[in-house]
Amino acid sequence: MENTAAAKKGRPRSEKSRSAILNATNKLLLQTSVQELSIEAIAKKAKVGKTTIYRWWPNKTAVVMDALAHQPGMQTPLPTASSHREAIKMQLDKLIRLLDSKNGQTIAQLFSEAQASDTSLKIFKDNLLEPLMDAIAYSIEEGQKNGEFRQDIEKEIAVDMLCGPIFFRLMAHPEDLNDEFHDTYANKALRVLEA
Amino acid sequence: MENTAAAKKGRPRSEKSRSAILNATNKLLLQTSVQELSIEAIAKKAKVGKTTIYRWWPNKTAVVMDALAHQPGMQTPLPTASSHREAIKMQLDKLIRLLDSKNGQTIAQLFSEAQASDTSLKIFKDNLLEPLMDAIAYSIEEGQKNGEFRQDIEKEIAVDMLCGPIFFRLMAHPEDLNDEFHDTYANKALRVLEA
DNA sequence: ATCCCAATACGAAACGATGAGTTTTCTTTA
DNA sequence: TAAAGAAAACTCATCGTTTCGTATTGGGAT
Repeated sequence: MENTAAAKKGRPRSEKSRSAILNATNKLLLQTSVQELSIEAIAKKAKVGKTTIYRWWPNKTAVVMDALAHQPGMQTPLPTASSHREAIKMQLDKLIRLLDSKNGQTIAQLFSEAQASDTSLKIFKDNLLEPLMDAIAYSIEEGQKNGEFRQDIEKEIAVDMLCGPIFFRLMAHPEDLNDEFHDTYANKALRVLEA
Repeated sequence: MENTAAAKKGRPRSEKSRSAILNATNKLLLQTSVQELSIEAIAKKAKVGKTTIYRWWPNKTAVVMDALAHQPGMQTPLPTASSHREAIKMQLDKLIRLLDSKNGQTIAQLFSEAQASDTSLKIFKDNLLEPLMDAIAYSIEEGQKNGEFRQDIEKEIAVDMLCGPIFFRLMAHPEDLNDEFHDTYANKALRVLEA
């Protein structure tokens, strides 16, 4: 989500309001699902007008995605990996950690919102799904090129087979996103790519 | 979803109303998402009172689940399989066919509703997820017992790794639930269980 | 440098629309 | 008599939009 803060005639947008909105959203998300969260509640907690929120963001999903990204630590890049297998493993471990955090349910709920609205789907894909899938797909492709991985599986299916089970567990039985799953999943899943 | 049509004093429940509600729901689902579908619209189309719907079902998810199950062909049992691998393959193929049908989006949307409401989650689990997962888990377990499958993977993770990618594709990039996926997925996924 | 105007953003309130789930009322069915 | 039916009304909440008065800028004129 970007704001084009071009140097135009007129009152500039208030970073204070924006920050208040994102912080209020994060606070409300600690006790409210995405579906139950209302723009009215965010506006009230942030002490801003609803029009201000709608001026900056197209819908609730967009606000929540920005609020998530605004949390400290959410933009931490991964270290450089020694192999493509290692790179994928780090991506999967990072995903599991994220989904097993206080943000896990929120992300499940955002994925759900994406099923109901094309606008929300695009936002969720642009901000979370596609960066993840593209990074993994790249590692798969390079690993297949250099002989690290088997060649007889398309990278698209492989991405589904690496990421799908994590999201499925998140949505179907989230209580099983636990330490054991953390410790074991990535290695088991990577068998899909190995001879 | 059951109705206890016990022989009680008073007016019996009308199978005609129930059927009208389920048919109306199915018709509306052809052009409306679960999220956009309203109880008011169902009541209007079925020419029943809202109270009648709420008398039979706790919420919209429950009505939709029943409407799906009410469609002809939805309760078709699978034939007996020659091996546990074959049984799992048939379950996965059936799931892919279901999710690549006109009901696929509805099921994605129901799964989404389940993230927002414990009542809806229970309904979705009872009616779709758990029967599927239990059937596959049973075949895995038996296949591990008789040596058909490798033993070093817990059946719960294996179920996630077999079902998860299908649901993930349904929700993340449904346009790729296509013939090629139909033809190839189950065999690739079953490698997880093979030596 | 100062002032003024136009443009944009702000918060607050109001608006019309919609639908949830519940209650009420009268009729129907055993 | 009891339970279910349809229809209408009810209260409440929220959506996204509109309206309004105030605030804050940039740019031009003086």
